[in-house]
Amino acid sequence: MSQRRILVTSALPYANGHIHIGHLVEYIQTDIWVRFQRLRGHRCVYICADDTHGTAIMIRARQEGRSEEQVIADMHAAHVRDFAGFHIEFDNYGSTHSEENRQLCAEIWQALCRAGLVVQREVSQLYDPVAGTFLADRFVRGTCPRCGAADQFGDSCDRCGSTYSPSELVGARSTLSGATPEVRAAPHFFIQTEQLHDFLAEWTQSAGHLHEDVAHWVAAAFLSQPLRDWDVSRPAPYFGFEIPDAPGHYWYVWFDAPIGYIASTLQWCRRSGEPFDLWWRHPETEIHHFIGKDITYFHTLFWPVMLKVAGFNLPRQVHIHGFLTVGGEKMSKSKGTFVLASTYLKHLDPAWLRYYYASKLTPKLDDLDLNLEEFVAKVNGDLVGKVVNLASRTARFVQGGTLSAAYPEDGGLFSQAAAEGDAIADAYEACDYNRAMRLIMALADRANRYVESREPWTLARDPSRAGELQDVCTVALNLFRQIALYLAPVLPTLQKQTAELLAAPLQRWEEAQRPLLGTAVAPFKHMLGRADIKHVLAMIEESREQPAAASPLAQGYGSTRQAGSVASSADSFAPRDDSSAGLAESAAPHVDRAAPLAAEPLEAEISFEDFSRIDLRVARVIAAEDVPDSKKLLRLSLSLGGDVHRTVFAGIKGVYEPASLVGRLVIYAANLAPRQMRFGTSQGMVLAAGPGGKDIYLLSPDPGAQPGQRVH
RNA sequence: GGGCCCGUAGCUCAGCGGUAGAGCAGAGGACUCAUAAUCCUUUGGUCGCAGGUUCGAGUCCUGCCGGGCCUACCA
Repeated sequence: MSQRRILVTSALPYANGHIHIGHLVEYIQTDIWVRFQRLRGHRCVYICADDTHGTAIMIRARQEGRSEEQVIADMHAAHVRDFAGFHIEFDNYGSTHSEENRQLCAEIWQALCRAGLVVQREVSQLYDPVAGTFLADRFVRGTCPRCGAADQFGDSCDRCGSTYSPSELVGARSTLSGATPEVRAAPHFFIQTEQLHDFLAEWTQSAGHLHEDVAHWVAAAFLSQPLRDWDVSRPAPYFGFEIPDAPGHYWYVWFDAPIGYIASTLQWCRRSGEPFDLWWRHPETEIHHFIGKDITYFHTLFWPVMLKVAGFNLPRQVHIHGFLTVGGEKMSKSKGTFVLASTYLKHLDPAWLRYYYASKLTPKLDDLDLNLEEFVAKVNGDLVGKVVNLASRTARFVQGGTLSAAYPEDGGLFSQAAAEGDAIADAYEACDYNRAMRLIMALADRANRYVESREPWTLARDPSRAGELQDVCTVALNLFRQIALYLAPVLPTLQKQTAELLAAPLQRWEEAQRPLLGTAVAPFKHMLGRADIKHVLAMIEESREQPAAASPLAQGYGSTRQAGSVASSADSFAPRDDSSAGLAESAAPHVDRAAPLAAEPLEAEISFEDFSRIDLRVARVIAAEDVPDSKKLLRLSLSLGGDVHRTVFAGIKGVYEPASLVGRLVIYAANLAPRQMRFGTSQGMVLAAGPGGKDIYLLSPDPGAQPGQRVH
């Protein structure tokens, strides 16, 4: 096969946060692919950078009282350190806040202007007069204009799901300064991607550029209609690059971020004397982007337009992966599953995560689940039990000696495994690492079976059969070496260890085709430790974030206080509230878990007057029925005594049988504003405890309470 | 409201028109070289539900149910 020239990128991590195990799916996936390509003898360069611009960084710098440059420099160092810890090796790890990027942005901008794709229009946006900045939707909070839910973001309500513009929010305020935002108009620059509609239709649908699911989605979601103009500028103040000839206007962070791929390449070229045009303006160079599914449309619509217009190489392929879940759920800070890369490294071996992710990754967009028990089982069962064990159980018999000079009869095992090389390579090439790992583990199974059948431990007891023993170990170690080579993209450390053990380099895929003979066998050294669930759980514990410091109570949560955090002293764990303290002492046998409180920390203090505004009543359920079109709702009729009835919708379907509710007493929030729902109007709500889902527990008064009585 | 993806053994998944598969877990046995590793045997599924196309359907088509994601006067 002729040597390919390949440039690979991973998405640029944002400089506003640390690398976590969710990020690592992508960087490990990419790093494996890059290592695989090099092993195959191709020229392959891995480029990445920090994404540093935008409002969030600006705000953070203000809050921390330092410059944006200081913020991003610190984060850059942290990112580089975390990646290195997981054996992720870039040829260049740059920053979008670089001179190279500024120049390239200007160059591409100019090309877009020349092509007549840039237009200017007024955009009205909320403006914070105190902070002196325009506000992105997420920096505005207020009361939902539809359902009246308090403290909602500027773009949509997470209570009733309605969407609206930030200016519709009732009592809107800026989360930056608390000021009331005002509407201000400012000119913005837009790119008319519609002009390249035909090009995009062709490029996104031509075979190989995108996974077919993605191509499908892009076609249906975007290309079936005229493309909207893309807003690519922001008015000052903004942390980014000012647009040439447009003072006071900055490129939007998503404009300069992908250009960072090119800028970082340019840095690498300048440092290593590579001709830049060979990498970004050459028909034979393959550009491969690895991204998460959340940023698909930036990379499949806007980005190709920018490259096309400015005359750069288009991506050969955009590889898209799904999100990480842990235990089947989104990563959660309160559950401790939001694990930072640095925290992982304190407790566990990076090779384990590389292998686990590899074993789960496919070319599809499915989310990938990290199941902690499976993680331990896979690492121990596959890597330690099957692979490393192969060397561990045979190398000792020949250490200090050499492998046999001629390759012994092995029943065709070596040539079979050599022949598998192509299938394994195809799987790596297609990013079907799951399949690759499966094929490799099957080889390990076969090799262990061989060892089992030849019983080297029996041969070792009989000095007259030393030659036979050497032969058996020669076969086993050669099979092991093939496996280590096939696993090398995933486990670079094992690759090095194997080269040392057998005193022969292990750097090219073809080395799996010829057995190694006559070389010295070094004393066997431990290659990979076993994973222990205790250490995994310790990592989870350390990752479990204390709830925001809402109260002394919340701060005292459990024993999971993070080192270095401003933890309260241990004595604050005891409730200070008089009444509950008394109860707690008399009920000493109860040991209640800390998790529920941690999951929903205490709210800010309110006055008695605030509390008394909520009119809670005892009510009797007089009818309950299923709402057929709804997933969660039951329709309840409540009696407040006499002939006062109310209808409420309660999200307890599947938790309570409607029939079982009729007749019972509940606690009812009576003066809550009515809420219009798809199935009718809900007049208030019934009170229940629990986080939701199936964990819902209706409140009841003690016997004797009468419907209509107020709860004080 | 619309769109996309997914729903195969307890778990993670492969198979995508021709007699239901793998790994792990479970059960029984063997071995003792090895990081309580390995090997053999074995239990286990009306392939979400209902129709249709076909000589034949996890595999193609339609509808429905369930899960996830995306997007909302629009695909």
